[in-house]
Amino acid sequence: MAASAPRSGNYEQLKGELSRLYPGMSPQLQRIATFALEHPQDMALDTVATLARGVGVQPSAMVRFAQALGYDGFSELQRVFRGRLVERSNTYPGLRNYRERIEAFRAGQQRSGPGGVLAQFVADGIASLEQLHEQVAPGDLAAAAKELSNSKSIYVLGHRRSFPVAYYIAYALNQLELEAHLLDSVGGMLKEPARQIGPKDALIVISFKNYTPEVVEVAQACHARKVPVIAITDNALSPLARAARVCFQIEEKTSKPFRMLVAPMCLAQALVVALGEQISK
Amino acid sequence: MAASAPRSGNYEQLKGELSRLYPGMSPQLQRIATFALEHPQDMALDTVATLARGVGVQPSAMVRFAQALGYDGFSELQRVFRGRLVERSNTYPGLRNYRERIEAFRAGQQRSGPGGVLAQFVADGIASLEQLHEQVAPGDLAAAAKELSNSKSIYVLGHRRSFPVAYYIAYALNQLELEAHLLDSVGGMLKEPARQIGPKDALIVISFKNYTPEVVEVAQACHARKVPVIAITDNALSPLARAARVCFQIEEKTSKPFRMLVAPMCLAQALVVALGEQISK
DNA sequence: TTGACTTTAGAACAGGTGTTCCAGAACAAT
DNA sequence: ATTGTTCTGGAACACCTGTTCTAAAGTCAA
Repeated sequence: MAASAPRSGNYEQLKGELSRLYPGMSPQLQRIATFALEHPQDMALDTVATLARGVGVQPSAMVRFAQALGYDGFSELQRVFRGRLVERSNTYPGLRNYRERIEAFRAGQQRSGPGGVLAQFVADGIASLEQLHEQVAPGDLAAAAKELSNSKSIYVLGHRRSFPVAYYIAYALNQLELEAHLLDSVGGMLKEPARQIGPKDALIVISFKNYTPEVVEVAQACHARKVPVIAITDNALSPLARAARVCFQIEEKTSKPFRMLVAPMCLAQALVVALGEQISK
Repeated sequence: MAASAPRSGNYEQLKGELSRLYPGMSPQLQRIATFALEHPQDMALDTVATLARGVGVQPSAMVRFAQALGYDGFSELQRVFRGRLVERSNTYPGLRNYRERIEAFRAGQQRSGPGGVLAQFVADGIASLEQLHEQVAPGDLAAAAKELSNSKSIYVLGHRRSFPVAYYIAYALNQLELEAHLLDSVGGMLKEPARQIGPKDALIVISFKNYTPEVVEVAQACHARKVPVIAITDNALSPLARAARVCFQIEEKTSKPFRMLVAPMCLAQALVVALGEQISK
């Protein structure tokens, strides 16, 4: 077999090569090819032995298959299938063209100019929002809205960079004519008002690392007192995660040295609206 | 280590267990936990040795980590991460095409459950950011940064829904060790401190319609006194536009009955960073 | 300090990995 | 039929896998 060596780096190319080479392949290799395209996930994760059993061939045949496609061995071929898996897991078809556009845009722009700063923030913000959508389980928003709709008053707590988010939530809830209180610590008073929060109320708490200790303390204290706590934080390992009934985790993959507020703010607005809808029915 | 054996079958459960067990873990295990949540894909595909190198521990530590979570060994834990990967890859969670969602929302306000709320906000947020990028002239950010870098103190003013943006700017400027003052009107005092702002200072003012009268007044007064004013508002007809040296206009195309804060927040962060870069050279 | 205990590093191990190799089967052409 | 070539099965191999085990280091209380 001549089998010119293309060695496609990604799955799409691989499919192309495969369909090109397929007619010239031996029956066995054709069977493997069919299997590979029908079970790309297995190809990504299983071992050669397992796959060979699945196709009904010897492991060596799998290696030959990979080599027929120009790869050194099966492992190298498998890398392509794995690549497909990870790419699919963090890219949505509807948003893909955005990414590409942003990437292209970034590439074209010089990075340091002040015009580039905004472009970068826009790009990061979009990425941030995409990730928000990936990370938040659909039921969480509903669960949070339900908790909140059952509560007498809603308290909102967030300090430092999380304060804008907290403020906005309190503000918007008031616009909905709900009884919402912002726990600012004006005049150094935080814990005193926090102690009035009871099991019939609810607490929305926002904090990212490094988690402001006072905020965490209040959240934990409330949780211990059976107050429903809705948390917005970054991580499952956040101390807030343990102290919350519903916990939104907004991980940040940006390269920036500081946190983007775009995603938390967006979530906050969605939460308020979800609550509004919950109540109006 | 007690470490009751939960042995979560899926990634969500695993995250829960992890956050529960985290506080009781040894420092090394905590590091591994952090790494695992930050690199779930690597956890799914790499070998123990590779991952261990990534975290900076011995392979045995990875195994201990898995066992601490109740699994027999690392392989069993890895299966959970792999499960997540394949699940994500073949169920595109909602949001097939976000444009469709926007259209649907605009046209027939077909509400599609609380999960849909978030998807819509994400979609609107992305649209919002894209528009931000189109609307802001490249030079404006530079111009604003330059004005600000020449000023003695920076005052920031924004009320109601614009307050989060104002607060954030003041907060971030303080982090840059600049002299920034937030003009909140705690205790009903707004105009008094505002009167101290002089031509060598600068004012950043944020307001969308309907423009809070007090805010507009302060901005106009400052402008009349030759204070450099940087405005963030919604369109060219805004009263702030006339009272500003640099004016960012963030029009909103959304059909939502209220304003999205995603774009202004993003602009605010970009502005701060642009200023930071301006100063450091 | 001492002593009990936990945490960590690293070597050792058994089993499984991907790969190679070669003899024989299948096939096509003469 | 026979030859030349391709294809397939299966054993053999070197290596790397995940795991276990032990001893050293670290931690904390008294």
